[in-house]
Amino acid sequence: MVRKPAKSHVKPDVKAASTRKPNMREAILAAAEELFSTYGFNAVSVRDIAQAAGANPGSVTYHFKTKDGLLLEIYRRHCGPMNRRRSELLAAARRVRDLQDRLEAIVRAYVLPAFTSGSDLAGGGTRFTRLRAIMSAEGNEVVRKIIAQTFDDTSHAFIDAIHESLPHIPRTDLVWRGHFLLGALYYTLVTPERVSRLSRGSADGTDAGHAIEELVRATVAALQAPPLDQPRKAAGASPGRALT
Amino acid sequence: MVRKPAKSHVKPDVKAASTRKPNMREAILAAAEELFSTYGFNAVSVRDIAQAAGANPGSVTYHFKTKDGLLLEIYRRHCGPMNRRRSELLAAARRVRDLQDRLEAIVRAYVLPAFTSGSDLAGGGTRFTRLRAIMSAEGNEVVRKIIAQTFDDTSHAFIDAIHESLPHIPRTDLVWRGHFLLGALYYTLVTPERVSRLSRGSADGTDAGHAIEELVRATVAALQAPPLDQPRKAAGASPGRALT
DNA sequence: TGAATATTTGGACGATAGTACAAATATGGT
DNA sequence: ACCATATTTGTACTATCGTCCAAATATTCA
Repeated sequence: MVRKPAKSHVKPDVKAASTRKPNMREAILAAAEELFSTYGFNAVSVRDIAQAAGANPGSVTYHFKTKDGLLLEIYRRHCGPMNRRRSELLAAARRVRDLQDRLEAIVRAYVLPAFTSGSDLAGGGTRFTRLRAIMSAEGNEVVRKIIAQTFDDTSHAFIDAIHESLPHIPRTDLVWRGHFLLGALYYTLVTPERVSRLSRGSADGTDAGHAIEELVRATVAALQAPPLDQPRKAAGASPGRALT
Repeated sequence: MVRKPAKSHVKPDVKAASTRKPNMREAILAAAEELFSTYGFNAVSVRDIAQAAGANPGSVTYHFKTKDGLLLEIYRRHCGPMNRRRSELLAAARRVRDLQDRLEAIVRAYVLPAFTSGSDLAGGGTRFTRLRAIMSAEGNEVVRKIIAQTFDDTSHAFIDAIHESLPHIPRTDLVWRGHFLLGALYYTLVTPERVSRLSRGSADGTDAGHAIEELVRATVAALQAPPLDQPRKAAGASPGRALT
């Protein structure tokens, strides 16, 4: 780990946060997830992970062979549950009658699992999404393939669902706006302090629920915006007209 | 550099892309900017930079003392011109009469310099913004201070200007939406291929101008959305009413 | 229990990291 | 041309990297 706020004297508490079973494999996995999602893949060494998990560096190699293998296993653990939950919520959202409510439900179905996805660890979804954000920024080659073949299907399903609710907007624009949504989501999880710093001393800003609501509200409005080939002015942006 | 697509047989052309003067300091700076913004700070070694610039590793130490110092100098080079250009465009945007047009001009004043900021190198703005995106994801400590004391002023100025155009929306919501804008902007520059992959084989997707227009359109709509403490339905989202 | 297996340990390997420094070379003013 | 200075070079230092491996230990099951 290149540089990190002084913490060499604190005990490794990542293991304690887990289920406390003497399952080293799980402890290593949890520690790696926490460290990767905080400092990035390149900045964290295998020895850092081992120490945080209370394990020997050799154990990491034993269980996961390589550092890349460790990262791969983390993704395998989360991608399944997260996409499954997204599919469930998306299916439920599709059944919403009111067009406005349906669009909002679709967006929520995409955002929610990123914060609360199914891991036995507390705050698991947030941590994994933060990890994905960092990995996409670092351009990690190992991850790029998993993303392409795991998340693109999900993304297509959501774009399709949105396109059904907003048929008058070209797919290209919806793809862009979905792209912006993902960027906003990532950035929100990567820099949790920035919002509270720009706001004038309001709440602590770490309220995930509030962040989700703000993100959903903004995204729904962005999706409903008139496409680029239409003039912005007049009543074009009014959902009342746009969704008729 | 940890892992990178095979390129060891190609000559270092970063220097050739610069002004070709035998100014090693500039060549090193350009090479570092290119490599950092592509692979991240931790993944690039001083030796990588030196080789790409056609210089000796010792020269890097001579000119910039440390690796952090090199990163710092890159920021010093760009922050000034970029924020100056933003201030100019913001001042011009404030003078726009029509409230709708003014809001769009303000957003454009924020986004444009991120793509075209003043560097003598071609495509300079895009590269530096990509660098900022990666740095914010990696949580680099050296950069965090610069960001806080350099960009927060600019951010406040823009939030204020937006608040003047949308006085009925609480500042907190506008801060969130500006935050989302920055995240969308970063993510767009970090993953330039993703949009074209999700679109169905349309244009090449690397058209910066189109990306800007999509981003501005979506952001303006998001900013105009009714705040969280108001119901979303009815005519609340209509700009015609909202801006009255 | 005892043997087979699974896991953990501690140390080692070569590679590469950031940085330092003396010697070599280029540069510019007089 | 000469000297003072600026820059480049080559090398070396220590630290840490990912990975490997044999020995020690823990676990499992007949």
